[in-house]
Amino acid sequence: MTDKKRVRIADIAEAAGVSTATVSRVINEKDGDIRISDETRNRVLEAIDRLGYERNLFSFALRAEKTGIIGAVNRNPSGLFMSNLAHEILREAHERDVEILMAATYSEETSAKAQISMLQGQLFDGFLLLGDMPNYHKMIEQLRKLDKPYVSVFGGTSALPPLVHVDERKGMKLALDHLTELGHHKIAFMGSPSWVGIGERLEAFEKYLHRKGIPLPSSYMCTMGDLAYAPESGQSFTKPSEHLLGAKHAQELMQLPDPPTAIFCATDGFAMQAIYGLSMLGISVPHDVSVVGYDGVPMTAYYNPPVTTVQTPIDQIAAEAIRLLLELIDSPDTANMNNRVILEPKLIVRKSTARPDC
Amino acid sequence: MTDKKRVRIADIAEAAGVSTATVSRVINEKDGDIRISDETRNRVLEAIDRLGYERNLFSFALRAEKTGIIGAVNRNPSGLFMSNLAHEILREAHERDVEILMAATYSEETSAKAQISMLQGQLFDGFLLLGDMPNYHKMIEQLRKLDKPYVSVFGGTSALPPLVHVDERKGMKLALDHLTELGHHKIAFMGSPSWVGIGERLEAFEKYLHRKGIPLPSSYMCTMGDLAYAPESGQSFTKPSEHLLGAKHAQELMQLPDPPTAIFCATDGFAMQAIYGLSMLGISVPHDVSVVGYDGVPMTAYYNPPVTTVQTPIDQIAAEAIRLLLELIDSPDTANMNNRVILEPKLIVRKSTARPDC
DNA sequence: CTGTTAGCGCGTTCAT
DNA sequence: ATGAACGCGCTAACAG
Repeated sequence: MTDKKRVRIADIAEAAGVSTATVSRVINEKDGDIRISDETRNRVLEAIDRLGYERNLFSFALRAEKTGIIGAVNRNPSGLFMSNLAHEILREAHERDVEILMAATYSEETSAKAQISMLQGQLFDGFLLLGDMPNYHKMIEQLRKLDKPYVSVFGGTSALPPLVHVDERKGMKLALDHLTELGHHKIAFMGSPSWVGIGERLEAFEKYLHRKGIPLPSSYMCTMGDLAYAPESGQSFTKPSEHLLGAKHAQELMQLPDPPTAIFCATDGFAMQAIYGLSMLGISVPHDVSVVGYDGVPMTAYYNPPVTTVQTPIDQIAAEAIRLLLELIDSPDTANMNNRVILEPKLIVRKSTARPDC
Repeated sequence: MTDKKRVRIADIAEAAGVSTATVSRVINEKDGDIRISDETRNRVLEAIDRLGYERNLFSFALRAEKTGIIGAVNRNPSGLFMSNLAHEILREAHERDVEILMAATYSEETSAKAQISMLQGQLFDGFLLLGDMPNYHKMIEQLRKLDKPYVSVFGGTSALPPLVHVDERKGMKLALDHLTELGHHKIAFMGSPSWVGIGERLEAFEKYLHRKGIPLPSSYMCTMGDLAYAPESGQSFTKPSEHLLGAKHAQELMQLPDPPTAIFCATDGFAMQAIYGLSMLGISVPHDVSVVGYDGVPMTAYYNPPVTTVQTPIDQIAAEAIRLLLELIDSPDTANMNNRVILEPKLIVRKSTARPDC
């Protein structure tokens, strides 16, 4: 019903005794523009405040050919990592005073065309593509066809630029240097290579061990095939066998005739599951076995024991992604469409790792 | 950039040799309107198809004072249940051909005003409020002030109408009748009353047992205080002690001097965690103890053993919620703002429950 | 520094 | 059954 009519720019103009154009200028004043006298501006601002003016998005968008909104889309926002990333994006957007809408697609089947439906295509000035998405490449194709700026964030190995990512190999080197310096030579791997980034971690893991001449029995490799999604959470798995897998695998690992002295978990969630599973069997971390996680999710700091992990700089990722996208939106001509921002992870040594002999 | 100009209604008009008004009529033709000759309509439709016309959302919204989009918002879309609900809402919306945008707020602190920011207030013709939300009541206040239609879906006991919910007491009766008919008299409760709906389940649980004269030792009550969110997932917990809590509590329960013969879990996730935790100790379900879950998440059907659970009819919830909201949007005068649609859960007996003596 | 004017693309009278 | 003309609220171009 909306019976109270909205306040328009014309109402403000009348109240302040100026023209609509002046009001518009006051509202849209950029940093450098000082073309309005302080006195007029104040009168206008006072009127805006007093009458409670709010800009009409549609008139604005119709005229300005932009909405001022950017869309952050992800397939399924579950999971420790994605959830944190989403938070960080929102926080950063708030800080930079950009409007952002966090939209989940949830769809495995829906076509890319529907996902960036006409609606959303017009709605957003640009897209942040978060994590892996079912129709990623088709979406990119659509976005390019529409000339819509986008930035892929943590989109895995097959992501197309412009993108923001972390140096997974560097992260793996950090983790494995730490373990080998501690004296570990029997290191197991746990993670599902089908998840974003994990494939790279697995590959780097194998290469590292090979290069160092450290043997890697296949029984040490807990790669879990095609899990559905939400890796870190131990949830949303489609098959029963995938439930609490981390705990189970850790237990099996330690019941091997020649068990590892360290377990590298491709995800913090798995690391915590593993520690939990081991504690049930009375196996102590790090005394009996070292465990290292990956991602640097806040919770690892408070876990028992606190988990040694490779921290992905999600705050930087969020900041860079937004910066890049704004650049693409604001100056599409000079901006580099092939930009690849690769950020450095860092190792956080806590209490879940120790020398193998102590 | 956007160098290719979008095709406008005027382009279609020209191509079809008609006026823009006619094109507009063809596009917006309501069911009852048969004011266009078939021949003209076909010419117009052909042109629309050929030129690939897509309506400009902003011109439309500016003129029609509506967008045709409804917003489904939730605080944190994690968790088996919310994730399923979101899917179901999207599916139903697709079926009814309504545009819907799934938006996550993620914010614990953000003000309600910001959450329904000016932007979103204009963007959506109506809101679906999914699950519990941090600033629920402030949001409702805002929405009412804006005269924005909304429907609360699964918003817990404090939700305001119009709302769609399930009959929690009925569900509890179903579960507990089943257990008592099987011959159980030692029944434990597991769940965090701070989550949506769980408070009601807890209350109904206690009342039921009291009415039947079944004793309820406090050691049987695993109520877990203020967990963060994402109950069913075993994830996103803020405190380490909350990780995999279901498994731990089930184990403790069975190590009591006088252990229960059945465990009611307020959530399927907990039920599965419990079964898992028990299996680690060699305690068999349902042989040694019965476990019943709640929500009827698909995965329970494939768990080992398949879990007896109370199924929340999320498909009906989604359908009713959308129906109700559309009613509110389309005929705000006749629609009942105090509508409370309460749906019936149903019991699904599977393999996790049995007689206590077998 | 400020006002006037002309559309952005569409739905909708009022004509015919 | 169809077309011409107007205006939704706003910003940009051009005056002054």
